[in-house]
Amino acid sequence: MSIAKTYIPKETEEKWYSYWLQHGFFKSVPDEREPYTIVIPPPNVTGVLHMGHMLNNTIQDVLVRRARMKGKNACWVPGTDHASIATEAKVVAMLKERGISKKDLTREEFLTYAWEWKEKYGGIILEQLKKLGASCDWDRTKFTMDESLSEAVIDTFIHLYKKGLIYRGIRMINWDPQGKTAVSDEEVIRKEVNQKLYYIRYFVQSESPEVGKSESGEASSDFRTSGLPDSPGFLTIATTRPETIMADAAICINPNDERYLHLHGKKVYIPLINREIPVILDDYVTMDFGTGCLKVTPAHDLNDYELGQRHNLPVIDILNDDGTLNEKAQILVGEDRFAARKKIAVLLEEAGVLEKVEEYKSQVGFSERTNAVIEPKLSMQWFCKMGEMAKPALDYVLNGEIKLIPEKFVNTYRHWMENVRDWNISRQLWWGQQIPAWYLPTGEFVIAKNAEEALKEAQLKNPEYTAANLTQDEDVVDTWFSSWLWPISVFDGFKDPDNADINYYYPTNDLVTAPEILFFWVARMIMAGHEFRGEVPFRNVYLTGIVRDKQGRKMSKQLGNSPDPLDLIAQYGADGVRVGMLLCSPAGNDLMFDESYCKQGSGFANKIWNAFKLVKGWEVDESLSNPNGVAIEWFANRFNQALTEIEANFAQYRLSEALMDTYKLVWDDFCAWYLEMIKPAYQHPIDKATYAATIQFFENILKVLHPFMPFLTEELWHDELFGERSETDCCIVAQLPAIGEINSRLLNETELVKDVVTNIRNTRKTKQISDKEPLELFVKSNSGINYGQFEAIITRLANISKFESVADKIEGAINFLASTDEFYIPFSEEIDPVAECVKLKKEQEYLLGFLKSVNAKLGNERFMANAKPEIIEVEQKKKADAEAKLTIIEENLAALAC
RNA sequence: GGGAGCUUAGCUCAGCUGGUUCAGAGCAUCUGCCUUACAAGCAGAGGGUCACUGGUUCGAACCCAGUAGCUCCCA
Repeated sequence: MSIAKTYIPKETEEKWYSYWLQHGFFKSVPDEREPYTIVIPPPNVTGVLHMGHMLNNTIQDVLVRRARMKGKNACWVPGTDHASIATEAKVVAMLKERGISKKDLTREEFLTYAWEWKEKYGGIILEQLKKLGASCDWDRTKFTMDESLSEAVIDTFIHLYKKGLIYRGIRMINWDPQGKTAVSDEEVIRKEVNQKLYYIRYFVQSESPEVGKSESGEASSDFRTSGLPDSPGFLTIATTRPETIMADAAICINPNDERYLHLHGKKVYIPLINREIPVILDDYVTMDFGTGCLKVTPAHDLNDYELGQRHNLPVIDILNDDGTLNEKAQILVGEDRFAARKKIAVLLEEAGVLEKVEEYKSQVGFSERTNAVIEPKLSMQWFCKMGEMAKPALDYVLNGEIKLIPEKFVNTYRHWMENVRDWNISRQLWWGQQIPAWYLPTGEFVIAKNAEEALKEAQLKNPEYTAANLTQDEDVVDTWFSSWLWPISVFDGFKDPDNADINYYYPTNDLVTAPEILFFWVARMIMAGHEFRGEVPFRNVYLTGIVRDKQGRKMSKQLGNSPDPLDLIAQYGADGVRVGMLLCSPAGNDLMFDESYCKQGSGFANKIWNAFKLVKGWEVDESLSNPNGVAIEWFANRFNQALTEIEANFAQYRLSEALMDTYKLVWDDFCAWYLEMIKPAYQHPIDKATYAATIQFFENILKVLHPFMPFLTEELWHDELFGERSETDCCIVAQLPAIGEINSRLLNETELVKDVVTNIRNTRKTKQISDKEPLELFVKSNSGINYGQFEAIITRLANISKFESVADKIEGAINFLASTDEFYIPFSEEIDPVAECVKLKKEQEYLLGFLKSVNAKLGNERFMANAKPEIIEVEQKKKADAEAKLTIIEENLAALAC
C-alpha cells in the first residue's frame, strides 16, 4: 500500500463496506455465542436521512460493532415504518400532481399506487445509512407492512379484542380536517396563538328579540359586568369560536351565580338562526371567567360534550370532515370554518348582537403532520385500554429490569404511565392494516382475521348472512399499533412464537431512540412485550438528545438549518462525521451540533493516518538492541489503564466520554508521548523489539478505534505492515484486546517524568533557550524514585546531553521541583536572585496556606472522629508532601540569602 | 395552572458515595516554532465568585430551602 500524505476517506469507504457485505460480517444466525441484539427504530418510508438519524444510528453502530468485537453474536435488525399519515399524504400529493384525485380511486387502486411509491422511495434512508457504515444485517430488513408483520397486527387486534382490551366508542377525537384523519393527542402540537374573544348576546325567551332594545351603547370593558342582569333582555357569552353558535345545545351558568338567578329555567335564542336552547345549571362553569355564561357546544368541544352528556343535551355537529359547515348550521353552509368565523362576526355585528371583540391569547392545537388547526370531533373509533397493560410496563422500569439511560427519564415515564389514557387506534386512512371488524346489517359487528372467518362468525348470529351483508371497517390502525410489536414481529414471534430466532435474539439488548417517543413507542413496546411474550422487549433504552443548531434551534427542513448528512460524509468522511456526532452527544441531552465537530473528527482520522505513516516508514536493523524497554512498558500499562476507563464508560453508556478517552489515548499518549519517546532519528533504523511492540500497539489501537471509525481502521488493518492476513481476518471481526494488569507505580512515575520534561520545555521557553541547544540535567531524588531508568526518555524528549543523579544541591543552576524531587539545569547565564526569590516566596506562601488548611482539618476533633480513615490518610500524606516541599524551598531561599 | 429537568472557562460538556494539590476535558484564543509522520501539525500559556441568597456539615460545584433565568412534558 502506498501511503498518501493525508487520509482520503472516499477511497476506502465504499471498498470496505462492500467487502464487509461480501463476507457476510453483518450477518447473524443463532449459534452458541451470547447474542447482542438491537432492533432499529424504523425510520419512516417518507423520510430522508437527517441529523437525528445520523446520531441515532452512529450510536447503534458503535454499540453493535463493539459487541461483535467482544465475541458476541451481534445482530442489528434494520427496517422501515409505513407511517400511515405521512405516507398517505405523500401519495395523495403525488396523485394530485398526476391529476388523480384519491376520491376517484378504489381502496385497492389507491393502495397499488401507495406500494409503488413505497417501493420507489421507501428504502432511501436505509441506503443512506450504508454510507454511514451501519453494520445492519440487511438480509433481515423488515417493513411494518410486510405480510407477517401485518398478520401480527391483525392477530394482536383480535387477541386484545377477545380479552376485552379493545372496544369501540364515541369519543372526542383530534380531527385533522386537512389530512382528514384523527390524530392522537401526541401528534397535536399546542401553540399559543393570538385570537379574538367575541362577546355575543343571546336574547332571553319572552323578551322581544328586538334589535337594539336594550342596547346601552356603552358595553363595559370589564367583562365581569357586561353580562349583568341590568340588561334584562339578553345574556352575553364570550367565545373564540363564533362560527359554532349554530351547534349550541344550551347556555350553562353556575347555580351559585347570583347575577343570573333570573335566568334559571329560561330559554334563550341563538342569534341569527333563532333556535331555542335551554339555560342549564352546572357548577362546572367558572363564575369569574368570561361573562360567567358558557355556550355549550357538545359536538365541538370535549368539555361541552361531557357537560352535554350530564344534561342530556342533543349533539349537533355542524362541520363536515373537511372543516366546512354543513346544512345543520343553517347558515354559511359550505364555508370553511375560518371563513365562516369572519363572516359570522360581520353578520352578528349587523344584527347588533356583537357586543365587543377582544384580543385573546390561547393555546390552539395543530396537526403535527399537516399543520392544520385541530378540530375536536365526535367519532366512533376503536380504542385500546391502557390501564391494565401500563401497570406491568411501569413495573419493569421501576424495578430496573429495563434501564432508561439517562435515569432522569424514569420520572417522566412514571408520570405518563400512572396517568395513561386509552389509546385511540383508528385512523381514517387506507395506507396501513385495515381494522378487522365487519359490520352487519343490524349494526352489530364481528371481529375476525379475514372476510371468510368474519362470515362464519356472522352466520352464527344469522345463518342467512352472505358476504354481501358484511362491510369491513374502512379505517386502518394507528402506525404505532404495528411498531409496538416491532421487537417481536421482526423475528416472526407472533405466527411462530417458538422459532429459533425469537428464542435466541429476544429480549433484545439495547434500544436507541429519542425521548420524544418514549411513550408513543418505547412504553407501548414494553406493554406488547409483556402482553405477548411475558418478557421485556429490551434491557436498556438509550435516549438520545435532539440535534440542534448552534443557536439551539431544533434542526428542521423548514428552518433549513440542518446540514445534509451525505454532504457532511462527503466532506469529512463517514468516520469524521461519526466522531463529530459523538463528540457532542451526552446521553439524553440535546446536542448543539456544529460542523467543527466533524472537522475535529476528520482531523483525528488524519492524525492516526500520519502516525501510521511514520511507523510504516521505519527500517528495522536486527542488530540493534532495544533502548526503549521502559517506554514500551509504560505504554502497555497506559493502554490497559485507558481500556479500563473506556470499558467503564461504555458500561454506563457514556459514549462520548469513551470516545474522548480513546482520542486522548491515541493523540496524547501514543502519538505525542510514546512515538516521540521511541522514534529513531531521521533516516536511522529502529531495533526489532521496539518495532514489533509498536506494531502490536498500533493493531490494538485500531481495534479500540474501530467501533468509532470503522473505515479508517479497516483500511490500515490490511496494510502489509501487519503481515499477511487471510481474507476474513478483518478489523470488524477482530477481538478487542483483553485488559492486562496495570502497574500503577510505573504509570505514576512516568507522569512525574512527563512533568520533568514539561518543566524543561517551559524553562527553555521562559529563558529563551532554543529547543536545539542541548542542556545538562541533574536530579536530587528525595522521593527515592530511580530516574536512571527514564534517562533515555528524558534526554530524548527534552534534548538533554547529560543526565546525572546528585546527592547535593547545585548552586547557581536553574531548578525546579517535580513532586519532592529537585532538578537542576546548569546555565551559563547568571540566575537573577531577586526574581528567583520572588518565585520561591510565592510558592512558599501557597504551600503554607495549603498546609494550614490541611492542618486545620487534622487538628479538628470532629474531622478526625467523622472522616473515613482513608480520607485522613490522604490528608496526612498531603501534609507530609507539603512539608517536604517547604523544607526544600526554605533551603533554597537560605542559599540565595533572601 | 400542574409536573420534570437544566444553569460549571468564549463554546460544548465531565465532575460518580460531600473529602486527593479539585475546580477538569475537548474545541476556540494567545505566544513561539515550516524540528523530515502530521501546519488538519508541534511546544508552551492564559482563561471560571461552579446562576444568586441562605441553611446543614469538621468540610459543599455536589445535600436542603428560597430566588432568578432557560428547556421540556401535561392540562
